[in-house]
This record gives sequence, C-alpha cells and structure tokens, in this order.
Amino acid sequence: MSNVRVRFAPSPTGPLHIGGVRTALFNYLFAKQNKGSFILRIEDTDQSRYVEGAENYIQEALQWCGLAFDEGPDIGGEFGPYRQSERKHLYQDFAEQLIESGHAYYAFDTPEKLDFHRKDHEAKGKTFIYNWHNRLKLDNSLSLSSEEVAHRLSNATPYVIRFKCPQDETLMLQDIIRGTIEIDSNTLDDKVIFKSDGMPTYHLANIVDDHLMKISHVIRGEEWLPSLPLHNLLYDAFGWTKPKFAHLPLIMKPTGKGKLSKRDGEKGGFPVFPLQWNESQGYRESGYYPEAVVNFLALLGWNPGTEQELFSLEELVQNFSLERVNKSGARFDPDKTVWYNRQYLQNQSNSDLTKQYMPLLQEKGVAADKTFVETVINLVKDRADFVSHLWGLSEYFFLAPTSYPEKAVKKQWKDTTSAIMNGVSSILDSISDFSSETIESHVKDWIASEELSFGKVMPPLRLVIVGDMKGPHLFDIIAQIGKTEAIQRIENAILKLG
RNA sequence: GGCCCGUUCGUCUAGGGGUUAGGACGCCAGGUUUUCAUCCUGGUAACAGGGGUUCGAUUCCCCUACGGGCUACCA
Repeated sequence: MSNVRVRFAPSPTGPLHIGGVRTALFNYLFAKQNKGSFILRIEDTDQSRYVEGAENYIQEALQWCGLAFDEGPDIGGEFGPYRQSERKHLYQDFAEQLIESGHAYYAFDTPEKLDFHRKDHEAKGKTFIYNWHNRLKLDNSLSLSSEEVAHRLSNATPYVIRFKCPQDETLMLQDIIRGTIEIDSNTLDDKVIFKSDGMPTYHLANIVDDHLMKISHVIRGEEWLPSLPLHNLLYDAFGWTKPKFAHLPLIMKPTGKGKLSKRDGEKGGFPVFPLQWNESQGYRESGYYPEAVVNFLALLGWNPGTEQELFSLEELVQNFSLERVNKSGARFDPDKTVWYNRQYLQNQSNSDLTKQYMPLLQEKGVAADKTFVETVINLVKDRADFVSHLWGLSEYFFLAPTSYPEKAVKKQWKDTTSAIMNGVSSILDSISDFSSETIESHVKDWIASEELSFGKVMPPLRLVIVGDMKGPHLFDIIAQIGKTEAIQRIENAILKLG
C-alpha cells in the first residue's frame, strides 16, 4: 500500500464523543500500520455551530489517548491550513468550476419557500426532494433565463450552488467494510454544496480537501454512508480519483434504542466523553487509564479473530485491519469498560500505583510514608478497579475506625467479647517481633490455650481493627498498622461497645 | 413515509455448507479466604421468522419482521 494518508475530520461543535474517539483511533491504527500519515482536519464551515473550546478539547482528547497526528492545525504540515475556515477562499472556485462543467447550478429558492414545500409534501404523506423531477419548476439557473440569472447574480440576490445529480443511472459504490452498494441516482437530491454565506457545505469542503490533501482512505462513521453517492459523483465531476471508503458501524446505547448519547452517560452513570466537558465527567476524570479506553474502544466493532482481548496501542497497530471491522452497530457496555480498566490497573507495579495514589492520600489529609503506602497497595490492590477506589479499600490503614456498622456489631459483639479483646490486646503487647506470621502464631496459640473458638475472636477483632467486616488477611493489617495503633483500636472499641 | 445499512448467548463477539456453535463481560453455583473482595472451577444462555438452492444450511439466495442511519444553506 503506497502512501497511505487518512484524516480525522471532526467539527468543533462540542466535545468529542466516545464514538468520535473510536473513529480517530481506527484512522490512526490504519495509518500507522501502513506507515502512513494521520491528519487532523477541523471542519468548521458552519460558523453558527462553532463552540468555543471544542477544537482545543479535540486535540487534548486525542493527545490523552496517545493518538498523535502527523499534520494538523497548530503543528501544520505540507497540505495546510488544516482548518476549513482558513481555507475558505479555495472552495468557491471549485464550486464554480462545477457550474461551468454543467455539474452544478445556482439556486435562488428562499429557505422559507423550501420549508413550505417540505411541510406541504409531508402533510400529503410525500417527501420533497429537490432533483431532476422538479428542479425546472424551482428557482434556479436551470429554470431561469440566462439574463435573469446574470441579473440576480449582479444585484447580490442570495444564492446557493446545488449539485446536479444525474438521472437514470445506477451507481455502484465501493466500501471496504460493506462491499458494493447499488444506488438508483433518481432517488438522490441536488444537495447544496455552497451556501449563501460564502462557505461550502460539508460535502464540497470535504471532497476538495481530501483531494488536495491527497487522502487515500476515508474512514468515517456509518452516518455518512447516505452521502457516499454524492461524494462519488463529486469526485467524478471533478475528474479526480477517489479515495477508498470505509464506513464504521455506530456505537449504540447500552439499553433502549438509538445511538449512544450524552444523556445515556448521565442516566447510566458512565462517561461518554474522553475528558470532562462542563458538568459531564470524562473517562480521564473518572479514573480510567487511556490505554484501557483505547483498548475497549478498539474491540468495539473490531476484533482480531483470536481470543486476545488485551492490546497495547502498538499491538493494535500491528493487528488492526479494516476488513475485520464489523458491519453492525455495537451496543456500548459500561461493565466491560470497568473490566478493562481493572486489567490495566492490576498490571501496574506497586510502586507505580503508589505514585498514582499518593496525591489522593494528600487530598484526604493523610501524610503517609511511601514505603508504608506501597505495602498497603500490595495488600489491597487486587480488589481495585480504579485508583480512586483505593481509598475506600485502604482507609483503615491510615485512620482508626470511628464507628462500627450496627449490623456487624450486633452479630459479632457478645457479652464476653470485651474480655476476649482485652486478652488479645495483652498478647499483642507481649510480641516483640511484630510481623504478620508471629502475630498470627501467638494469637492462635492463645486462642487454643484459652479454649476459645476462632469465631469468637477473629470476626470481632476484625471489626475493631478495620471498622468493618472486610479487608485482607487480618494479621497482615495488624502488622502493618503496628502494635501501638492496634492496641489503641482495641481499647477504643471496648470503650465504645462495652 | 422514502432511500440505504444491518441481524450468532442479556451484551461484545469467533466461526462458517456437515462443529458438542468457541471466547469475553454480566449473572448464578461451588471451592479458597474463619471477613469482604480478588482468584479458581463449573453453570446459565444464541444462529430473528418463512421460503428456496443443496445429500445437508446458522453459513449461499429471496421475502418478511425487527434494529439502525440518513432524509438541512449541520457536520
């Protein structure tokens, strides 16, 4: 494959959604696998929908995911500029070129008039399509005399330029993922390619830029499939060679109907954006590793054909192929994203996890020694999905319990418990080598010599040390918090529970 | 409504004319842990329906149903 060049071309109308990230990812993977270029192009031809900060968000999101682009706004490249608003001057000539060659025409119909036609048709149960069957009855340079057209053009009557779709043709479209698609050109409408505000629509700008930027493969969402015929026709009208197309399946809601939206995240309590946007949490802020996000996104709609599920970005580059992308939409599964994050967390070294956890401890006002924290991490990490969960899992290593769940107290704290705990306390006090193993053997020996049952000692002991019926091996915890603290906690509990 | 795309366990998916239809998430059960979780083992559960083609279809074709997308001077 020679000179692969692909682009990710988002519109800065808001935050990049997880589906957009996946489109970017697949473009990136394909480019890197083929030693090609991954280009970022900002499609901001609709000034009215421009959202402050959105472009910046897109760049930051890609960066967070590790998807570095080779050409784009700010970093530039051989085929810049990479914002369509900065390429504005280019498009009109191309649109007029199409008029000269008879592939397009001026149209003067007002939006109100068109809207009326649409509503009128809808009321009659029909669909208004602006094309071969009615274009001569409408207000355009095909129906009007050339004098009238010239007159309107010279007196600045607002106009758009429409593409003239051919009649009675069967279009054969090629898609890498879907194969051949057959379309009757009579069902197509004469799309506006150049707006009255002097800007091109998506269709024109997209084709012109893809051509000028020598894009070899267009990998985009399935929502673009319906405009593939137009795009093919546009390339043919210009006499340009087409890139190859691949339309990716959509990402659907976890439950219910339709594609994944911002509201689904709010409802289901999971992020749909890579980074935070206003009040919407992002994957980053929710504590996901970017590697995990990339991994689960890649496996949503694509699979390697093996049973491997964990892939680094590099491995994805090695293994990815457009041919193995699925045709049907994939329901988004928040549970699986958590599972992926767990895998990446469990693969972190204790020392790395400690580094990630320290800031959180500081936030909690805990000043703990790094070595101490690393030991704690080692004890509790295997029950964590997120670094942020570590606090709930290890709080009692740093802070003595201040209360005990009523249910557990009722079940574990009997009349004799205070006396037993006192006994444990003195045993602990007598141990000089305060290691987990030594404590365990001393306590067990004592239980045996007192002819007590484990059930009378261990569960209440856990309750006083941890403050709950949870956590790793109890003697590990006691050894870690130390003799003084352990005895103190026992005394506290006796005082509180009687 | 019109046009287009799609349809294997609840979900993500493998597979492909003859398979006990495989894996993962979730869920359930057992084991381990005298706790909780992890972990281990096992289990649950699928080829949308109807016609063809064929010795044989989940696999190929057609129809229906269902799902999805598009139908803007938005991308």
